[in-house]
Amino acid sequence: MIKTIFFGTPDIGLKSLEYLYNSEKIEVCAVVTQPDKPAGRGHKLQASPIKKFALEHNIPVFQPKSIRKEPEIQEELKKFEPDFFVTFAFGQILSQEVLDIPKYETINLHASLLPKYRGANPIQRAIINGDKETGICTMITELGLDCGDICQKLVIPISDTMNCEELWKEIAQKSPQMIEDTLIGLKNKTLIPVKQCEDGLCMASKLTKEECQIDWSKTNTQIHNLVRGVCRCPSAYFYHNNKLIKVIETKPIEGKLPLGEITATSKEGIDIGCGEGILRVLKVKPEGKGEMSARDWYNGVRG
RNA sequence: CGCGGGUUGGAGCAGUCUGGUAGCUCGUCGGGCUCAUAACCCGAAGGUCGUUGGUUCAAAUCCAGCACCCGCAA
Repeated sequence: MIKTIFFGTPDIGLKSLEYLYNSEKIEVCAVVTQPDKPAGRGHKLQASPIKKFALEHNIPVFQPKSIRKEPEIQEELKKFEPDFFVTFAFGQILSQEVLDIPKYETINLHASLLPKYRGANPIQRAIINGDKETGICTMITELGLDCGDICQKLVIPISDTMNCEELWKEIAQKSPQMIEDTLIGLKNKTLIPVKQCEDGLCMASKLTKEECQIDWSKTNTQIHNLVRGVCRCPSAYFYHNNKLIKVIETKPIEGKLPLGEITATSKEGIDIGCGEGILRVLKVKPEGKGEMSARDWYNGVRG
């Protein structure tokens, strides 16, 4: 059995935790996740998905505000005598003291083809930039941001219609096996990590709300990529009569229409003129409302 | 006790402030026109206005409670 401690917070890592937990070769001794935070409407305190899973399966949970600054928790983790730490979207920066705890290494899973898109939002960035492929990597965690040696790499193609939700799901689903393989490979020394080449190095900066507002002077493809890249989290949007309208699904089509002007010329959706081409909006979510077809929404506003 | 919007025929909305005939854009069904259409014309069906109680001669509309949905912020 390989003794591991899992560091993670959002649900993208949930399948991986579950897989490792059920694996016969891996033992998950403990879980480290972000503290419960007031979230959602009404500011109710909420546990992370990772914490919920751990509680349901009686895995010890630690919730440091900052693991670097809490030697007490570091001491607790040492007591498990872990072979590896596994981090997957944990949300805190580790320190050398923490990295020194496990007998072998700390490994991290990053959702891009490193060294491309180191940093915060690699999945969304790949789609926003119109990439045809992205992937996942396991790597040795070092102090710098996603700069450690690569253990394993898997390429995932991105289709023209794929949105970040679908890609997110696929990544969540393909990660567990890779993490297990990496742990076993490292332990048996059959897997030798390789240094990241510096070619194509780039950072994935955090998504801001401003860049999610649709600028109709861009090309229809650029806007389409933005829409599917940030679909439902946090979603691309525009304003109509001072109301925020989130755009959920679009399709670029040929043609020419006045910039930003809405026309209803198809049953499929509403067409809006862009700097180049037309963007057919299929599905929207207006402020205060649920998701609906663009036609339905337009029927309401022009009525 | 974070701030705010919403619930009205099958869909999306207006009407609520200022109480008094159920409206708009669609969809559906029937008929017509057109080589044709995302078109146009004629007609029809379809609503206990979220729920409970209160005020009133009279409530979708005013007041109070409850349920459910959602946006912002974090």
